[in-house]
Amino acid sequence: MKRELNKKGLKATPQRIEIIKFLSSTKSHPSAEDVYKFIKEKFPTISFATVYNTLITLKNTGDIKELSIDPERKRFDMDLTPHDHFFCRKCKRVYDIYDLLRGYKIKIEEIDEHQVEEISLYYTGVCRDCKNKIGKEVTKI
Amino acid sequence: MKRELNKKGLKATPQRIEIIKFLSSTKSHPSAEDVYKFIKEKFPTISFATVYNTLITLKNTGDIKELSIDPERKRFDMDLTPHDHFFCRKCKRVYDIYDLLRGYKIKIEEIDEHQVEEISLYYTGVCRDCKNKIGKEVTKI
DNA sequence: ATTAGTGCAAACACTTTGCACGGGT
DNA sequence: ACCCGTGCAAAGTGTTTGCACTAAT
Repeated sequence: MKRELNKKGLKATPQRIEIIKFLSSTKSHPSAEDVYKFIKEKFPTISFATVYNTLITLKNTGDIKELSIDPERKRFDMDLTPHDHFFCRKCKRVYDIYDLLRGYKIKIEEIDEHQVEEISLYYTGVCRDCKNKIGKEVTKI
Repeated sequence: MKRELNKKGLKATPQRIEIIKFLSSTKSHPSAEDVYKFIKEKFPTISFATVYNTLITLKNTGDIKELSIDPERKRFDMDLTPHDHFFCRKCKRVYDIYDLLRGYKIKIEEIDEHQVEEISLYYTGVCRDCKNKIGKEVTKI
């Protein structure tokens, strides 16, 4: 990990390493705040600015992606394999989606003369967990 | 227009009518601030809260859609025909995109057991206008 | 008359920045 | 030794709310 960072001209600070470890281990698509809270557990002196700066840096190196699926905050994803996302408007969780459409989309480099750099397919609704919870609540009445 | 509003139990205030007129006449996918600035021209006493409240109301009645394609702010679209969007990261303009993928997407009501309510396909990159501008700037060097 | 909607201002929440200190190279 | 990165705090930006007044039904 130190090697990869240095190769890109970045310093391998313990804070950065922790952040990268966390991001590559989770599938929760955390917000900056989420990352901050998690790292602060094992690294109580870390500041939000450091987390924020690191996220920007990693975004610029292309090591993480910023998702705008959550209308309330930016979410981050270190899984760079082509996939889409489902956002639950109840619990705010973001799920990975692997589906057939991806095959069509990745070919597009230009549309209506616009230069396409990225394509995001976002599904929004109620996730399987929340769907079930709602069902249980209703039967309680 | 008054009739449609009343039918939904909404009062047809002049402010609302102006906002709806503007939204249905533009393809610019304005932000709340954009709407406010535009309406304020002809309606100097209008407050931002009124614009904001109206946008929420229209979103709840399903008359407008909230786009999360612009990472910096929410954008609104009154064009309810099925279509997608392209976001230019240079000029921040949002363009409508009508393409083939739409046909596949609109059939999906459930994915991975999640209940899908909406599908958004967002393209991001540099639009045709900005692409050309950049080209001109480069040749000036 | 009733009740929703407006306008003003303040509060929020998330994001971004400036700067002095400290640690990685 | 150099300079990037950290930590702290403050500022910025867009979003949301409370409340008294006004207007639409």
